[in-house]
Amino acid sequence: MKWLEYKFVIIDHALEIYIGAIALIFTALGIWLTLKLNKPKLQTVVVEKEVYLQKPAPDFVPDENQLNKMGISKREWEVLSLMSQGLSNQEIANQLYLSLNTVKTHGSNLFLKLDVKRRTQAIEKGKRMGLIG
Amino acid sequence: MKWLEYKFVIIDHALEIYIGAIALIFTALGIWLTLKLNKPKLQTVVVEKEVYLQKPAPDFVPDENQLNKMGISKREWEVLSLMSQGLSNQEIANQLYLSLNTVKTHGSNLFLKLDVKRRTQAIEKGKRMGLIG
DNA sequence: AGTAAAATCACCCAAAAGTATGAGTGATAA
DNA sequence: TTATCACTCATACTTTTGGGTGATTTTACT
Repeated sequence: MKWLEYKFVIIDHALEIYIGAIALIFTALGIWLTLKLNKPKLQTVVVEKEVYLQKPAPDFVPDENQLNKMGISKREWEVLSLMSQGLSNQEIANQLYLSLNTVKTHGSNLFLKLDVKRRTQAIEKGKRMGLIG
Repeated sequence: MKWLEYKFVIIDHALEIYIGAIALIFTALGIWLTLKLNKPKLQTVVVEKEVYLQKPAPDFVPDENQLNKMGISKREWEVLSLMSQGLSNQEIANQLYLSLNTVKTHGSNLFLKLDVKRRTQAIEKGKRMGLIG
């Protein structure tokens, strides 16, 4: 007669069960409400990304003496400078509003004056001579 | 005798009020629970941190941490180093007793790891990161 | 005004650099 | 033993760079 006992339990505690059910239901309601209405919280996770900067030499001025001594013109210096920043000839042309051919010409003349064969050498030498930063 | 009426109201609707109170309480519980337990959504905010590097010491040693972080191998570093000295791929090959093709391979892999397109960019970035002197 | 240097650009050609793909070896870690 | 990785090298192809030459235009200076 287990089922009978069970029935009695239910009856005996009908109110408590009822209340419990209500509690459950409204707890759920609260949860649902909160989830629905509460704007998703943002947690900011700071991820430090290292940005490699040039040594504070923002106000770099080329060594005028050296430039004159080498007979390097303004345009040639500009090209050298952009070369040292890793730009291609085409990119330099775009930046200075020149044709690719003109940049090449400046480049060639530059290499002659610096007595180097390649742009990488020009960069290296230019830095050592204080022509570029 | 307002207070009496009020009392009657309370008594008359005691159960309903009781249930209502329970509903309120547990709704609040649900809200509280949810606020407590609901994990905040994640938002990653990338903050760029400026990292100033000092001028490479005369007795330059590559930054092992950086090399490891970038996954740059010994050979790749050697190639980068010689590139920065203005050597051509062929000259690098001769110097390291490698074939031109091998140097090119190292170069390409290096560019991938440094996320650059040209040797001049690799040199520039390598210097700023303290990989080369 | 005349001249020289600088700047611009073009065309052609060659060399160097870079990309893509595959592949073999040796050392080392799972 | 298998898997991974650095290293080596090759072939084929594309792009970039550099050399040589010549030309026109600007700019600066006597």
